[in-house]
Amino acid sequence: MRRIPESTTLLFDLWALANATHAALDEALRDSGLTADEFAVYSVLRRPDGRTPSELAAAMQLPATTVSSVVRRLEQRGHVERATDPTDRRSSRLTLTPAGEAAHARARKAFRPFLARVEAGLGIPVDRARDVLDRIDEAVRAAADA
Amino acid sequence: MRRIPESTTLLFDLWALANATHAALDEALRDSGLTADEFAVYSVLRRPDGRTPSELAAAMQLPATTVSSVVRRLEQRGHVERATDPTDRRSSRLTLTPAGEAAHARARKAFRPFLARVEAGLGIPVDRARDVLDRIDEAVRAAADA
DNA sequence: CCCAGCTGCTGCGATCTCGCACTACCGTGC
DNA sequence: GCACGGTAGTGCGAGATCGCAGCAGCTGGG
Repeated sequence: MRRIPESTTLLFDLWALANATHAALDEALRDSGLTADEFAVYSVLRRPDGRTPSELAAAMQLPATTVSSVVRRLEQRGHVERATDPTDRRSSRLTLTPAGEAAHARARKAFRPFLARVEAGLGIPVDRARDVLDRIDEAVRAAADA
Repeated sequence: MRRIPESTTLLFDLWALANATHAALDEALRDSGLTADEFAVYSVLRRPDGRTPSELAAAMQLPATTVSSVVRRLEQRGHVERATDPTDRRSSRLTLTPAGEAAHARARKAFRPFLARVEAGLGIPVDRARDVLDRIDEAVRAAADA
């Protein structure tokens, strides 16, 4: 059984695919000590100046509450640091600690060959795939706003 | 902010898109009394002869344990019924009750206009989008097996 | 400059997820 | 026809999710 045969609509195809991808990512990262979710967080926070919790939530497309608890976990782990945002005292800027950087580097190393295999197996240019995801994203967003 | 600007890879684009889609689906179904996950389950079980728990798990791309607890929930709700599988006594066949059918019909009604808006907003044929999702699915599966 | 309403964030808690370990059953090899 | 490795399903429990409500701190209208 290759394809998801039961699905009625594009959207649930997408949803099932995401579940499968999530599991595959977790598996690929297994030895690195990070889950797929965490890897995503680290990737976002790695950028210059870090991010605020709400920026992080927007990037991950997850509720702020969820992100908040994830961040707490990563702080306890010593991988994320929190500096008060000079321009808004309600908020704060999150950045990776050196330990967090190291963990992300390790995970990237485990992740790279997996990603390469996926891209090689695609059979179409990555950008084309990304473009389609983009369009779906846009369409979903527009439909949700209506 | 339309696009997910932080993402490093196709796979995490996909992952974030799935989160957004999930939230949008839940929102679209809000008044129907079903969540997106549940709607997917009902859609699968609606087919003739129902499905076994493991077939359901395969369709949803979720661990069997998770599916098991979801099914228990839906049974308690009186929407799903369990008949012992005549050919394998370890297993069982799950089907929708009339109440479950009714709930699904209600949800479909709430869902249809949303789906229509998404498909209209796509800007490309649905089949083309589905095809790309297919290819990603295949590539991820192949990469995970390696 | 102040207050009304808004936004960023988090504590709490009900609910859900899913790995582990286990049972019941199947199928193959002998 | 029996042992035995494999598969279907689930109970349990640690941990994760995320809606609600609440608290700072921001911001704009008067």
